[in-house]
Amino acid sequence: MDLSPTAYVILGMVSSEPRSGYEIKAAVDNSVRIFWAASYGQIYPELKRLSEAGLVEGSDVPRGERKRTVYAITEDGEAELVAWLRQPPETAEMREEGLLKLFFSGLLPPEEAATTLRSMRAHRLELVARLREMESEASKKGPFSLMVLQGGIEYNEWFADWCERMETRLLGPAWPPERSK
Amino acid sequence: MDLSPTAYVILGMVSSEPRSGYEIKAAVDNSVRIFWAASYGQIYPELKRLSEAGLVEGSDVPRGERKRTVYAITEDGEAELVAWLRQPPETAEMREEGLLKLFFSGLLPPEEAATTLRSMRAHRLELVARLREMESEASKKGPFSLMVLQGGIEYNEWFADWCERMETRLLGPAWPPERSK
DNA sequence: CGTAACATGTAACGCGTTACATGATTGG
DNA sequence: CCAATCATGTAACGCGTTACATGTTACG
Repeated sequence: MDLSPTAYVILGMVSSEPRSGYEIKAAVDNSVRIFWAASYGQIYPELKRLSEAGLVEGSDVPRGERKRTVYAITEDGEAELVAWLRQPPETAEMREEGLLKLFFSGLLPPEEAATTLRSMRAHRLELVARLREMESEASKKGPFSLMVLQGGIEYNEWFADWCERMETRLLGPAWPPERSK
Repeated sequence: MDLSPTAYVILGMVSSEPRSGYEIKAAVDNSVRIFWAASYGQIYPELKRLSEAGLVEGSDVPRGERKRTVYAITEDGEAELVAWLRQPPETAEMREEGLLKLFFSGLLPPEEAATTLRSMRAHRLELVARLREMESEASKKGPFSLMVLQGGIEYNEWFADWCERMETRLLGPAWPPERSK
């Protein structure tokens, strides 16, 4: 059975406790979103598919008058999830418009290329701040949750630092460097 | 005028010298691909659109009997490209299946979670090796080309190192850590 | 002589986002 | 009472990949 990666996110999110579509989205948003996002447009249809495939099971658990369906993982679902966890990861991609701009920045004076680096740095620092706020929450959820979050923090700090170093280089007297044959 | 980011990649790639669709693809593949890919399925139709919009201009430059159209950037195209370069970058995303697996690795014994980290590390190290081979080429193309490539190398090295550290932590005696209330 | 590289394109498909629609409940 | 949050869904759209189709040329 071949599921989309997003299906596994959902499976993972309901593996610890039953959750509604809405709650799955919220859980994704404050944990894995930095390296794997999911929108309602994916979650609800996927939940239906997973339910038909018998990997999750929905039950009506209204809160007051407001109807609400929470999904729990089934045994088949957990087997599927664990099998996926054991496979070596495949997808690993990145889209960084800032680096793209930097790459073509020979068309601009160095000060303007430096502006791009400053934007990138500011963006990364904001992210770090937001992630730091989530740290205590994550530590309650378990060691892997915290590990991954701290990885995200470290990564963004590294990136911010790199931007700073490149900016310094760009504005220093040795720029642009001579190209040696 | 609002173009897709990929349109700007193309514009950037023909800004220094006229190139065919095939050459654009090749240029992307050995420079920005690590953080921004492009396939023929995008390049050729986009080239047609850019041509109709007057941002690039194609001319037939056959090599022998083999027909070949190279595209050069126009003044409008360059203005458009430079205007884009001056805007702060927007898109910055990442999809890391490995981190996703790690996040859910509470369902596995620590040794198996460590396997995921080892795969991730191996993948990053391979990438570093491939990027290092491109270094001398990139230095000929200009300082920004080299800067961005070295950034990619440093990033992947950081990532590989992080994986190693996390693996050590995972296999150490202090795992799983107690969660303090 | 065969295969890798050069060269151009398109159609189908998959995945994901955005925007929209609808309505209940909670808290200030 | 109003806004935010809870809750569920869908339709349209955009972007990008994969696979296919076709043919040439250089090189070993």
